[in-house]
Amino acid sequence: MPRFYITTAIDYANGDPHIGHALEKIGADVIARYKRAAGDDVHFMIGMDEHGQKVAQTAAAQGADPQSFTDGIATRFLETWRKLRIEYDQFIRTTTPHHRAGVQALIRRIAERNPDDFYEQSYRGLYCVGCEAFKQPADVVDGHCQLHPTRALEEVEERNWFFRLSRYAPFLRELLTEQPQFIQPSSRRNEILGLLDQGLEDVSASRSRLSWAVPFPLTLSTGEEQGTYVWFDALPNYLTGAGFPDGDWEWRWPAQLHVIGKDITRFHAVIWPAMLHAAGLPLPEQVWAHGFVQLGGERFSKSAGVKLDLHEAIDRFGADSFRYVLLREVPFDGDGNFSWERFEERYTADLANALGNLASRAVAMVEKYRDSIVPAAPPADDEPLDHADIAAYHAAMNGSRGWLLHEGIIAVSRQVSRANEYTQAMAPWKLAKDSESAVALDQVLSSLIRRLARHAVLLAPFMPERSQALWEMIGGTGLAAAVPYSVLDALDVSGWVVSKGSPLFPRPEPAAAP
RNA sequence: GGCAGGGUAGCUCAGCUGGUCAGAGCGCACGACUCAUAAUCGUGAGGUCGCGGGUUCGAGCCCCGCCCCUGCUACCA
Repeated sequence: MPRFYITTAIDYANGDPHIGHALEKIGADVIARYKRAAGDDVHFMIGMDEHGQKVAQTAAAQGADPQSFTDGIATRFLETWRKLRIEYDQFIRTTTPHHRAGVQALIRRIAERNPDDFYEQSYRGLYCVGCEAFKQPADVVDGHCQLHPTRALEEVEERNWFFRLSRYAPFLRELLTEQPQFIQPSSRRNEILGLLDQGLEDVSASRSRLSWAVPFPLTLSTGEEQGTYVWFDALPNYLTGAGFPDGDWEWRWPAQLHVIGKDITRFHAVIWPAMLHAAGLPLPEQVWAHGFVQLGGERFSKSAGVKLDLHEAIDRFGADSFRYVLLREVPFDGDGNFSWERFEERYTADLANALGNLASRAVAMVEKYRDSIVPAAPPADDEPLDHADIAAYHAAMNGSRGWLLHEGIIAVSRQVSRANEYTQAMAPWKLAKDSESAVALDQVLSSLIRRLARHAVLLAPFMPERSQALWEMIGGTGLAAAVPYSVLDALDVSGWVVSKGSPLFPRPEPAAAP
């Protein structure tokens, strides 16, 4: 059984989850569910990045200690993921003792294998006391930090541990050249290649004044002990999550897929593989950078006030509908737009009118014309077209051409449309009026239920709960998500007992007049 | 500034190595049907394929110039 270890980025614990976090988790969850259904031994890990000065400050501003503050944030993330039906196998937090020990073990391992990779150097920069952080020239306006215009910036020099990233440029170039799938989509890979063309600079591995961090395991020549800087703390979560350095972590590692946002591509495609290579550890098989959700045509931004309440969106039509619409509107290899209007249009057209009504009319006819029992009959003439779309679905979902989840949805949509066209063309309500057409009617009803069964199975990764409801409505037993894809082309639904119940996807209430 | 990717019907976008490539879905209008969640099915609407040149028998698709948008251009997770 192939192992499939999939991760998302760990989320920074200085604020509540928003729709951007949700896109990534939902996408990864769909991939994980698909791989489980395909028979892989899936391990799906998500988590929280909880160290750093920003967290410490936010906690302090609320009069809390960092740990209890991040405990609260983690609780709210977990609550959100539960609500969104994110079926993770592991939730990692960087403040746990095992992760902290793992980070230190990784750093020591690099220092042992490549003693020159960590070196001491002075770092000079403009330090903002308000932010408790160094500022880059681009962040400085009129000699002040943008966030603290009344405070003076101080020229500060400190001694840090640096990681010799620059020496891994040839290794990285070879990696991206010989294994182009390592970082995808290709637009992101091109950016990294461009970055390598510019030459790599070494990066900080430790920082002074970093109170809320993993203690850096090497002591400076001055005797000072520092905190581990973000790259060496956060990125290794994928490795420590597999168990490193204890036990049989090598059984899980390397990961097959890191799903991340395009804003952190560089860290995953440059620093992370360099770190692993320096430590003599296997590299993950692929990093996939998804795009961003634009809201109403504008980039998501708290400061600009452009946001959409995540829980309100989930509650609008339910978690499954939100998952479906979000992944349908935002291509998983790029940016996409999302708005309330768009949400409602897509929900109404795809789910309520097309799929929901198809199920409703098909089940109603089986109840009315055949006492709720699905008759046995050979497939309809146009069902082979569905098989072609099922193949297209798998091609989009299995990662062979990238993780084009939106194309998976579209491939199912085509099947749903075809089923509605078929219904209209065959007019089973007319066949029902003529007893001589009994065989033809059997075939139509059987075909419709068989198609719906396929829709339920194929949509299960996207809409686990509603797909199951559809499955049970048409008389399926067990779990739709557990049906092997290999039997889909020849599914036998004869004898299934349908039961209509309430609408799968109720049409939206007419907007209340203001 | 440099590098990369884009600008195609109201909206979201397909259009591979140039010759049914002027398309799909949604929205809209009209018609059909009545099994169904007033859902569905059919038909139509006529968009200078960013602008200006050029190559070619023929160009959204190739070349040149210009305009506009987006991403990257390293210590923010």
